[in-house]
Amino acid sequence: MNDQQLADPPYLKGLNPPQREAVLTTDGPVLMLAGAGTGKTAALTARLAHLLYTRKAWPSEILAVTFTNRAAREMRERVGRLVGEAVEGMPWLGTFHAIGAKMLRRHAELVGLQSNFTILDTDDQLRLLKQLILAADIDEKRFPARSLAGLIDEWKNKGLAPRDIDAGESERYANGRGGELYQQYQDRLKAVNACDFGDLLLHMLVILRTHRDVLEQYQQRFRYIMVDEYQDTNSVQYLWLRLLAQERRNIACVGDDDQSIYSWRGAQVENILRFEKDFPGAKVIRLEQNYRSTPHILGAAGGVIAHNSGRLGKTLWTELDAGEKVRVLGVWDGPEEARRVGEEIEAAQRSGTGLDDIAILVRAQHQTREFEDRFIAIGLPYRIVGGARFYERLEIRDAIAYLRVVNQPSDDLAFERIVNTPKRGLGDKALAKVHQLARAEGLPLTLAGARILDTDELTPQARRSLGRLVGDIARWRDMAQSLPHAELARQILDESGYTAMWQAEKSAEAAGRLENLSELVRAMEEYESLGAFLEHVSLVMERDGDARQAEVTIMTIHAAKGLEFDTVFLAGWEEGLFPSQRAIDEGGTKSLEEERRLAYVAITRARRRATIIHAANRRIYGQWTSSIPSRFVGELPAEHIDSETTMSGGESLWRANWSEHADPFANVARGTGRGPGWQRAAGSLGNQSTFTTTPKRIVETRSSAVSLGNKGRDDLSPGMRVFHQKFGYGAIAEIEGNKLEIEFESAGRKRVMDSFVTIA
DNA sequence: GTAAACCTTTTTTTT
DNA sequence: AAAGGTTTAC
Repeated sequence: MNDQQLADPPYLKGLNPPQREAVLTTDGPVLMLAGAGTGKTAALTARLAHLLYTRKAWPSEILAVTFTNRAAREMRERVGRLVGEAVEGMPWLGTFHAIGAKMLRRHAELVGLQSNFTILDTDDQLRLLKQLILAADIDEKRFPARSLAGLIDEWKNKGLAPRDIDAGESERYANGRGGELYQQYQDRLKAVNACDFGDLLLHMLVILRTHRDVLEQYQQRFRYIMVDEYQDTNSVQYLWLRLLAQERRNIACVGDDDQSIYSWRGAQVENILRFEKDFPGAKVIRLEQNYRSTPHILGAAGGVIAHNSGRLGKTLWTELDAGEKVRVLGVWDGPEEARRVGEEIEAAQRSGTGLDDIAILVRAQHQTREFEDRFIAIGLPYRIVGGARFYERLEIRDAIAYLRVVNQPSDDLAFERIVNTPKRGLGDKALAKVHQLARAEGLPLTLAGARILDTDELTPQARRSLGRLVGDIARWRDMAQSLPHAELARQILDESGYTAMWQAEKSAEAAGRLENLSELVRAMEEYESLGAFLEHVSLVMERDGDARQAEVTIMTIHAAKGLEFDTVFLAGWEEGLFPSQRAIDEGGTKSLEEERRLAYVAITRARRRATIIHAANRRIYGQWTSSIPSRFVGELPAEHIDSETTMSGGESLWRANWSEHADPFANVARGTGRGPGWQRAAGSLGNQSTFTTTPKRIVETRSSAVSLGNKGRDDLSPGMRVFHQKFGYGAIAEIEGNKLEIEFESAGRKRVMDSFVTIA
């Protein structure tokens, strides 16, 4: 490599001086304080390319940790563009959890696991904890499994193993039995050769701490360490990094204290604040030039975040033109919010904005529903990121449980899940017998199941049934040796009767489930082994979307971190929703400041246009509640915003709604919340003219909350043939207000809300 | 052992 | 409103 090439390698092109410095300062500790949109990923990527390009390290000698799978994927792609093939050989680029899993599989035996251990998801975790709680004779009503799970997770995030739990900590669950339950939980996990998410990090930390040779091996291997989103690392992750970086001290961390939004997961902003103490002589580089957003957007975001205290403080600036002000829009209720956003998206689309450049960001997952309903009605393509994920669906988890049982014989949780799915007449009674034997002999359930066949413990019918299942499992394990795993999965689903179970159910829902199952099998083909596939399922948990048509993205603000869009709608900025009620009630200033950072992250996702929306009425737990605009709305600097309201009475009507007692509709019995607009939409799917010719929005809006009562739609009458998403086709037998009694052709007689059917 | 009816709880955010 | 759990009826 000659000096000429070094002076101006391709990856430095377009980088500003601080970015360049970050790229070229390869040795020694580096802390990059990078505000939103300041080209941090570009710098990080270039730095990686630089290390490879200058041969300072082989691809396998760089540890690059990102916070999400998406960020890892993006970095891999971008580095690939800069250095080509070399990126293929980067085994240590990934999330903490993915890297933890990879390491742990190599050293599993050091913590009493086998290398093919199963990674449990939250659901398995909860089921296991419930069993333990029951066995410990603790009242699950008073001490829910969920809170124990949360506690254990918190401990693991802090790097605390069961033996590290003192009486004080233990006191936090079931009158001091927390530690004991934690220990039992870990013992059970070991027995079924499994670990949970927290273990991927905690087990590895224990190994690094107690096995010098292993630690040294990794200290040697990782010549360079890079960490993205450092402000979101928790204690275990921090301890991990400190151990691994101790020797060579070539660690570069990138973060922004203003974007720390994961303290509920144990993240400690302090990590970023004390970096210079941990690594004396660290070079601190600030990236402050923003390339993403217009001055108005930055000004609005900056105005909000300025209300927080104890910030490191950055001054973002940009060379872009002023652009549009941030719009603040007040609407009557949730449905109107969705309607307005839909209309504006259609308008933006007409003026040339691509749907891929538009996002709707919400505080909580449940808010996505309102938009989903609306967009289905108007036929607007959308994608919900994060929501009910593919791999979390019932049928997918069942199918995976079958695979797990085959892949890992001691996976008791998977066995329990499938033992009576489909129904085999193996209920609690029979399972209890198997459990009893398993516990007595210290066997996994599948083996105990095989053993119990030789006894008279079970009824003849149960014995026959269990015998078949146990035989099937053994046979599938044999087949696994020779058959490609996708084909194996197909056969298992068939032979187990699982596919047949859904085929027998004639609902529209069942058809979708079958479709999902075949998609699962298809997806499996891309993985080299069953094990690799299962690992992917537990860690990545995202549907790798095949590139589809352009779609609007709907997601939570958390999920949007690190992303950017041309046009962004920020929905539901109301007290109690954002900031969340919990943050207001429980967490004090700290929680509110985190919510405010969330607001900051939300606004800074926008490149050119941001619209903040707050609704005066919203249905919470099925109850209509009125609410006031978020305090964050009030914190937006006036010079950067334009306000607008669709309330006919303007300010005064707003005030009326703000005061609890002045709301004239506070106690009105309310129905489904779907106004005439929705009905029209349902009756004329895809007919856009219906919407462009709607009368005054205000009129429509108000009626949606006022005329709610129990008045049904007027386009239905008894005897009509209708279609229902879940129950299929049927004839209306009776109408009572907005409720219908329908004789369905396959599902029988059901009572449904009229808003859920369309005229067939 | 299963299915249907009834009751309760739930909503933060994710690897 | 919807999902989950529990009780009750077959």
